[in-house]
Amino acid sequence: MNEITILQTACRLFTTQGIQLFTMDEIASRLAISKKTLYRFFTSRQDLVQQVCQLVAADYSQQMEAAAGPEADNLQRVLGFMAVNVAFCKKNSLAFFSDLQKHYPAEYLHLTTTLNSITEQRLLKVLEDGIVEGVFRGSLHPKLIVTLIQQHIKRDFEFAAELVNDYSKDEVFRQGMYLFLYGIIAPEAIPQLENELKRYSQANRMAHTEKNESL
Amino acid sequence: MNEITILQTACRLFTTQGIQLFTMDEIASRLAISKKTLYRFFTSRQDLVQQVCQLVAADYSQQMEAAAGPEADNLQRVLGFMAVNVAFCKKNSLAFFSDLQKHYPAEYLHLTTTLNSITEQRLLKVLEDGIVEGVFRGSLHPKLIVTLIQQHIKRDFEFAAELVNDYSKDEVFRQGMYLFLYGIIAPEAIPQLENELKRYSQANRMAHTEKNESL
DNA sequence: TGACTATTCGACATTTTTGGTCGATTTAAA
DNA sequence: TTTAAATCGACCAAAAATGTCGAATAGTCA
Repeated sequence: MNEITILQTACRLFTTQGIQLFTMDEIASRLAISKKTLYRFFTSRQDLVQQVCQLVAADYSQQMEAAAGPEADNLQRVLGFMAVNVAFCKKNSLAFFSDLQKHYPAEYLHLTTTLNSITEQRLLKVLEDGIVEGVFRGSLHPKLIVTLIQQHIKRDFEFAAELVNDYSKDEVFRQGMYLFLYGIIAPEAIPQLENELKRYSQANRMAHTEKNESL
Repeated sequence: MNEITILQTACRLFTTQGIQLFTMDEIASRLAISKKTLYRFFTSRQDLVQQVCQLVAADYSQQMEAAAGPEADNLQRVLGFMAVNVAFCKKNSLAFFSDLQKHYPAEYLHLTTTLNSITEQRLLKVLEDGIVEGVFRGSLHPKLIVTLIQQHIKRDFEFAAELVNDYSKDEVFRQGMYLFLYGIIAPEAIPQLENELKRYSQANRMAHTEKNESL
């Protein structure tokens, strides 16, 4: 048994279903190892939680970096960032963040500020450049807009769980994404946006088909 | 403070979010009462859980009875039963049943057998009558079919939580319902079924609109 | 008003759960 | 065969939850 496997398993369990649901015994049992072995790699439960948080942040950072590919233009980058956020919101459950906030407040604070700063530094730059370029509305206050969209994403994320009966999470987050994109786009660039969105939803359908075929 | 209010609140919390999530302190706090008061109406946590289960079963039974209205024909009844099950699956979270099974196995067994027997006695009768009437396929083995559809519903219910990213629960359960209805319908009665389904989805849209308006 | 009852509160005791430890045992290599 | 590393799961201690109790408050009737 190795550290990576344990960490990834714990990460998957925690992020998809919440932290408190899984005791150390439970995690060991799922990995078919003893607690002793588990504690050989992680000094405490808090240590495990911390490292899961680091992994989550690292994954997010990497996704965002990929979405900011150098060959992309500013519109594509913003769309890419939002797509990363949609994927992130779909992958992680609200229970993970609630449990973190309640039982590991320090780690919660650290993770959220890390995630926010990743988003902010990337999105702010691209917004500012895009405004100069004329693809986003000139009346935008980039710094404020970044703060607002972060709050909106957070709200949508919290609220999506309540909408799950009538809408898929994908639908909820995608609608939120559209709202933002159409909210910042310059009127002249709307055709360009719609073109990109078409490519985006095609790519999504493709990924979806592949996922089903791989089963 | 009265027993009914407490029971209904606990029922709502338990069925929508799971049992273990809510300690007695938490429940008391949500009702803005003390634990002492809570224990005046319920002798123990188990007592509370039991009564919640009874309420769930009673609600289900009542819904099923309403769906079997005397003016309805056999096709309408089956559709009504399935609609009740869709609503039931949407209303109750998987966490409720998982927690119940793990921490209150006796109550879990009792509730599930109760629910199953309610479904069975109603559905079996209507299937048999419908076969005689020619609205359902004559090759059906009613008793076996009832058992199978119960297993299918259970599976769909468990699996829906994993599909929630890409589909709404409504969509998942409705597709399951269609599968069953087209699976039992006699070929001659298909137009009749489609007619009923049209009415069903209209009623659903109506209910949905009302819900939104009431906000 | 004042005595008496019913109800509520929240601190506290008790039980259960869970995080974390340790000697015994197994596995694998030298 | 010996030795070292890894693993197990019973065990302990700390944390959390259930359930209890005397004090305080609100309400009622004489």
